[in-house]
Amino acid sequence: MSTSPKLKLYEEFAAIARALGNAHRIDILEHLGQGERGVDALAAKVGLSTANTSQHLQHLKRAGLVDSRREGKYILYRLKDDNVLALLGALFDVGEKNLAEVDKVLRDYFHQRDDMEPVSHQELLERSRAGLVTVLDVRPKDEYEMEHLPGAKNIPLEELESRLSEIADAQEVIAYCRGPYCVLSYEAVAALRKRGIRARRLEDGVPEWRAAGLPLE
Amino acid sequence: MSTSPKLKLYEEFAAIARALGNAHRIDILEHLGQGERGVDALAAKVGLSTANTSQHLQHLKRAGLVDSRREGKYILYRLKDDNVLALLGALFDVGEKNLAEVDKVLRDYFHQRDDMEPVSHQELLERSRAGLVTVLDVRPKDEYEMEHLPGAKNIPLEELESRLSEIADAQEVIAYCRGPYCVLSYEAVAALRKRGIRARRLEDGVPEWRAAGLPLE
DNA sequence: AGTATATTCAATAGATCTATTGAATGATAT
DNA sequence: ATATCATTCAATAGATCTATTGAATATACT
Repeated sequence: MSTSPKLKLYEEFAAIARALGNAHRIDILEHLGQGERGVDALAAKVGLSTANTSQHLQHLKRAGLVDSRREGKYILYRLKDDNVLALLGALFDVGEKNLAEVDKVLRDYFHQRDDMEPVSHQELLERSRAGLVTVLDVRPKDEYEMEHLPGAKNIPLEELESRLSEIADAQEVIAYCRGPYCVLSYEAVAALRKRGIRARRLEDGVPEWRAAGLPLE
Repeated sequence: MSTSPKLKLYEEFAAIARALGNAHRIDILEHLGQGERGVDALAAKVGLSTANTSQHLQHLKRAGLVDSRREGKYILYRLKDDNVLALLGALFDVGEKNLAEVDKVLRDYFHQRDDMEPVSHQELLERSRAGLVTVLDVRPKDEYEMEHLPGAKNIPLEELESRLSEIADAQEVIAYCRGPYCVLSYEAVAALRKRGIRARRLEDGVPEWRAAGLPLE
């Protein structure tokens, strides 16, 4: 006797969930959220071998989470659609609210660097329009060039100390990076405050901004 | 060298995803969406042994998806919170939009029984208030008794044929059951139409109705 | 045609997951 | 104190997953 149609569907949904059941694959999805990438470039970003990265990408693709296209000898991967982002967001919500270990890591690492409430999309738009803030993208240059928030200045985190003069006059700095759990903007905000510069973090990153229908450059 | 704090977080999120990576556990969550249950009763609902069901529940509990409390010799399990429902919804969205196999099962089984657009919460409220529809809960009696939509009449699917006279005068019947992939309301609507009764399905079930802030009885 | 680069494939070992079975534990009833 | 019911635990076998390694394939360049 074959399984019921409902269980067939649930097995398909379970396969999607299994594709998210590995920390490296979630990391890969975060990077693809910044824009499409080849396997080799992606492997370098996530610190895995190219073969292993390719395996993970196959898994994500079978699960309907990413798509690919060939461009010459490169195979470029990207997030399938915004539903994938929404799914990650829902997963993160459950983790933040229901798992004590998540709470602990957030408190011990993330909130120790920035325990202020992050800035919402709406607040950033208002303050930016009023010329009250400098929007700072602290991702590596190549990610900034793919896509970034309107009017954002790019100073990759590792260059921040040596380029402080470029934002010394800012009234307030709002920093952002790859997404809600990327550490770059936490470190940036901590470093800027150490130098007496008023700084806060945006609540998320480019993919979430785009999914909210907001403009990008 | 320890893993980065971000990967620690991602490993926790991945553990939640793995808990959803099994069709039986998704089924268990659907049943818990109807109300809290003991292990033995749940095992009967999902067609697994009590020991196996208990193992799955431990897994779901560790992942922060369910909670439990003891009542005498019974341990009652329930969904941790609405975020769990939201996560399942997001997972289902990705499956429906991105997986060809899901589309196929929906077309071959579900839509063959009801290819009409399901009724939204809003439409049901309006039509119910205007006295234009009869709301029909086709779940088993015990699930109806735990919680149901206001004004809903309970005729479990297997009793439908013999109790048709109870809804013969209805202008239109809106049937619902456990959730978007429960087959009961699809079968009910197909059977009612066969008898010349105007019938449609609600788009989801009790848990989604509750999560939308709507009243239950 | 030969070489280099990018990517995937296939085999493998070790880790993890799932269902089963029988035992153990806790609560209730007699 | 004993029996019953409900649930969990522990061990096990088989299946699945993950990272690695070396080979194979596809594209671009010379």
